[in-house]
Amino acid sequence: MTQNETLVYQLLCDANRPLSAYNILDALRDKGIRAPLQVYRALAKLVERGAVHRIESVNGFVACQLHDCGGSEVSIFMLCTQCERANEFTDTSIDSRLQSLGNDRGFQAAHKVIEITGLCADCQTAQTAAQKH
Amino acid sequence: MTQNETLVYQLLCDANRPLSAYNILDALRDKGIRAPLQVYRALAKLVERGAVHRIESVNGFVACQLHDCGGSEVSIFMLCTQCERANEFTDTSIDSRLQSLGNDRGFQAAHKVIEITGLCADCQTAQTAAQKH
DNA sequence: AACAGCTATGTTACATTATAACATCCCAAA
DNA sequence: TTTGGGATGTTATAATGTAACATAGCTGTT
Repeated sequence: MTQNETLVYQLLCDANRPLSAYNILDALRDKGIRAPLQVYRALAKLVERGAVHRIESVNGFVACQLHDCGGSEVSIFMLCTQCERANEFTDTSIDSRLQSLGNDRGFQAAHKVIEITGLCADCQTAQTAAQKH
Repeated sequence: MTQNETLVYQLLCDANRPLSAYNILDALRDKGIRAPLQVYRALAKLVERGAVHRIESVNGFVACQLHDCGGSEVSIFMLCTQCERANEFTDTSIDSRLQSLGNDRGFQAAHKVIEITGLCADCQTAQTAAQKH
């Protein structure tokens, strides 16, 4: 990993939630990162290698929480709008069903995005607790 | 439907592929649409009502191809990177599997995104045909 | 060592996507 | 008729993402 990639990857690992490219830029200014492209280039490499995932729903990036997704499974993200945490899963049943949906139509899939937005369990209880007051 | 919503919706129906807000803006300048907000506001209403879907992977918007998605199913989009067409499907099996993934973790889902990017059947054959020359 | 080629880097400028803030208009209900 | 809410319009600006070009550094070959 190059210098810039390491900086970006470490930051994402520590964050445990998706960060935007400009979040990253701001956080790393004093480490020598000065321009958006430095961030975007590092992210491109990290994403290509499966160490980082792009979260389309929030235009953000998050460190892979699994086995550094060399695996060919599709990642499923649950994104809490409250605490902003992103949890990553895989599911073979969804995987294979998507696969056959594509096959049926002769569609050659290159990339799959599955993102679920909502409230995580913690934030739901926090919210209902708050409502009692 | 208001004037602006009608303009935007008609355009999207004719386009049969996702358009960006600025594509729409440009296409409707001579119909009295002059500013991004006019487009974004119309889109917000159309999306809210299920007549239009936002495609996260391409930052675009496409007219619903089903029953004007009042239904609670999740839409699955197959997006061809070549011809840019977006095809919309639903699948009860994926639906219910996603549902239970959420339930298992107490996650309260508000919105679900499933987008598959790749090459549609037509564009694959076009491509392999071109390679022979 | 000198060279060639490749990758990483840095920098400026710019393109694209999205929203804030504020003023106005229009129509339906009291 | 007035008044309150939604739709509209306008300007400015924020947030996200790339193009184009110059430089530096490393590696293998001669």
